Amino acid sequence: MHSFTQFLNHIHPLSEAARSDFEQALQEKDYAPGATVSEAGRTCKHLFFMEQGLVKLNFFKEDREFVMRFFAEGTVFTALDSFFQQQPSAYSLTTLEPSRIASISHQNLELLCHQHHSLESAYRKLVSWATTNMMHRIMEMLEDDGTERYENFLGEHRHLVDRISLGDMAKYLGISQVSLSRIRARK
Amino acid sequence: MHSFTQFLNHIHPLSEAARSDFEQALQEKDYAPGATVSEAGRTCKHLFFMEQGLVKLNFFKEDREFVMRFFAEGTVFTALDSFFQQQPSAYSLTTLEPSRIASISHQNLELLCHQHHSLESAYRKLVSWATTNMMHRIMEMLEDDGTERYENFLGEHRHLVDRISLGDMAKYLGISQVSLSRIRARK
DNA sequence: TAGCGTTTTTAACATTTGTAAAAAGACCTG
DNA sequence: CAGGTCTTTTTACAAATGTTAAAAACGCTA
Repeated sequence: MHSFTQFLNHIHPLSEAARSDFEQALQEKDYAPGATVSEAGRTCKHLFFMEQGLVKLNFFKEDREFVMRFFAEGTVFTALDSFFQQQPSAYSLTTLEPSRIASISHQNLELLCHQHHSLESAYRKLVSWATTNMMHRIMEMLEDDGTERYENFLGEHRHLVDRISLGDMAKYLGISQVSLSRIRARK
Repeated sequence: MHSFTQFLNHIHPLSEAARSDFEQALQEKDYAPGATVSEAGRTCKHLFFMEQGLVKLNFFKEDREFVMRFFAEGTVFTALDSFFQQQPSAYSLTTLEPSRIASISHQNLELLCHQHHSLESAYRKLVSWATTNMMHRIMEMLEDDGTERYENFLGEHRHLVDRISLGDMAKYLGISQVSLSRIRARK
């Protein structure tokens, strides 16, 4: 079974037919570091699964960059705002490492969700889980300062820390590079 | 048709049977202002629809309170983190006004989603929309300071501003009451 | 390994925001 | 309408964070 299918099947058991149809619809692609997987202003037509590598979901306000999330191997991602509504996205997806990414198109996914109730259920639970993640992030931003947020990140994703530049990490935490460097120094 | 059913039907058309079964499962209840609709530490067993009134989804860190979101009439809400996984919640739901709230239990909703694909689809789209909302909130918190966030809130929910106390608004924006008062003063 | 570009750290200063406490205002009840 | 409570504003001060710029460290390639 493809690791993407396995991921969904683990969330919610898929029927034999759903599994097989899903895998038929999958595509795979390799990206160089710094490649644009999905671009702000365009409609994101795919749901992605990271097999190997790392991307950031980022956006710009004027010329300042921010990072919504990082996605490493074994995770599902897309430019959510765009994918759900099939409207132009405010976000880009940019690789930070050489990456191997599987994907399924929005059209195929909708079609298959319509055909296979079990896939729709898995998808629904996946989205529920994404929402909970987002809430957790908001919670952190409300209650914690930069230092605490950085320590939380260490606690939850220590293995990613040395794969992410100081700049990108600061853009994720919502603090300046200088602040993050200061935080690291006081240790 | 019940306004809750109408809301879902508007997101994704429900089958006749789904509509009818859904309405059968609905409950209604009135709450006094300050009432606890769902309590942190307990498992939230219902998905709610606000018919009339206002609630906050709030949480505490030590003794400091924060507000995740407000929900006014015509909106669907619950303690998401708890409802999806049926685990104890980090959040409470607290009314800010006398409120009339319809609800469906998690058990019934899961059952009906299993029986009616169209309801599962509507539910999935509802959750997708919630995720997009959460992302939008994170985006704001990253790129804007307190002043801008307050102005955004005015732009998007001006009608709610005079129904929410300064304190609760500050707990939502993630700034101190004093700061918010200063922001209001510079105008 | 010398040189160059990128990333990270350090420093100095300005600005913002928080905290605590007091004053002012709004609201309710006897 | 007087008194008490709760909310909001104001003040003064402390702490945290941003900005700009320069220095240091790192990594790559010739």
